[in-house]
Amino acid sequence: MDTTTTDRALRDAGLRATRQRLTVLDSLRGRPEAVTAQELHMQLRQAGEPIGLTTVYRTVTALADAGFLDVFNRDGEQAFRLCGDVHHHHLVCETCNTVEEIPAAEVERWVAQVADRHGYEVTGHRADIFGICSRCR
Amino acid sequence: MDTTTTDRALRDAGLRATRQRLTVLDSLRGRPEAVTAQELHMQLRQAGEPIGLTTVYRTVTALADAGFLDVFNRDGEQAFRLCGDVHHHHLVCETCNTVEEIPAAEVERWVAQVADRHGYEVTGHRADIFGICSRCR
DNA sequence: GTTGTTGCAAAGAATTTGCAACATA
DNA sequence: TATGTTGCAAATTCTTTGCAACAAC
Repeated sequence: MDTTTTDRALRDAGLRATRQRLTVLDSLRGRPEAVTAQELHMQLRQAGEPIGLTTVYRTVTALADAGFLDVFNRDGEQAFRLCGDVHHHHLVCETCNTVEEIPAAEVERWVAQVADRHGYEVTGHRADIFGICSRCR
Repeated sequence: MDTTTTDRALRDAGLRATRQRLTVLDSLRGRPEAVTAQELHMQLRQAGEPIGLTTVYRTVTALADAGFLDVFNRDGEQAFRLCGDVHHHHLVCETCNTVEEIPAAEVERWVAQVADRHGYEVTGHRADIFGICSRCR
């Protein structure tokens, strides 16, 4: 894996490149599904990585704040997933928790239009589609 | 207020029309902002309504399941709001928590299209816009 | 009368915080 | 070396459950 790039990205975000953070990022890399802090901690521990639950919480929060992770909500629990750096929307499989990123100019246009019509200053938006993916059907 | 209609609606949903449920529905009626179970409980108590926190939790959950309430997420906390019975989307003010319902045929079309393209069977979707309303700006 | 509902107290689960030891830059 | 980070244990906060009294139908 590309440790150098990751290192760099972390420092650019004002975060030190600690073993724990690199481990978390590495574990998240290439995974299509969103995971909770608890799940991630358990998996890392089982994989022999020494890392505290507190650290996992702090790490995913910091990474999400820095824009590395998308945050989803699974029955009131936060689930995280590595995300692209350009704005996008999601197609979430409710069976396997896999998330596909989908760009959506249509939605952006709709957002601007509606906000304008109602006199809102937009701070953000989300448009997610939930369903069952072809593999799970 | 229209107690008869409310009574009827509850029974149609298979729920008994108890004083507590009517109180919660009445309190929610006409409120533009989403409230958490804790907030609702506190407010009702302060208004002199005898109702337990447990009951408020059970009530909003039941009402949401029955489709009377929309559920929002405020930092991992669930917030509820009375909602219309046809599908719609939301324009949420992050300052005063006010929620405006907005119908959106454009979004429905987009959802169907994307899901189809990816081989998903749609089970749901949400498209919410966050911002600062004109009054709060 | 039967069955669903309430509410308290207690349990449970997710997440945060204090703080001393430690690692990174 | 200076400062950000870690991790444990404890504390917080949101939410759910057990169960006996109670209210709706």
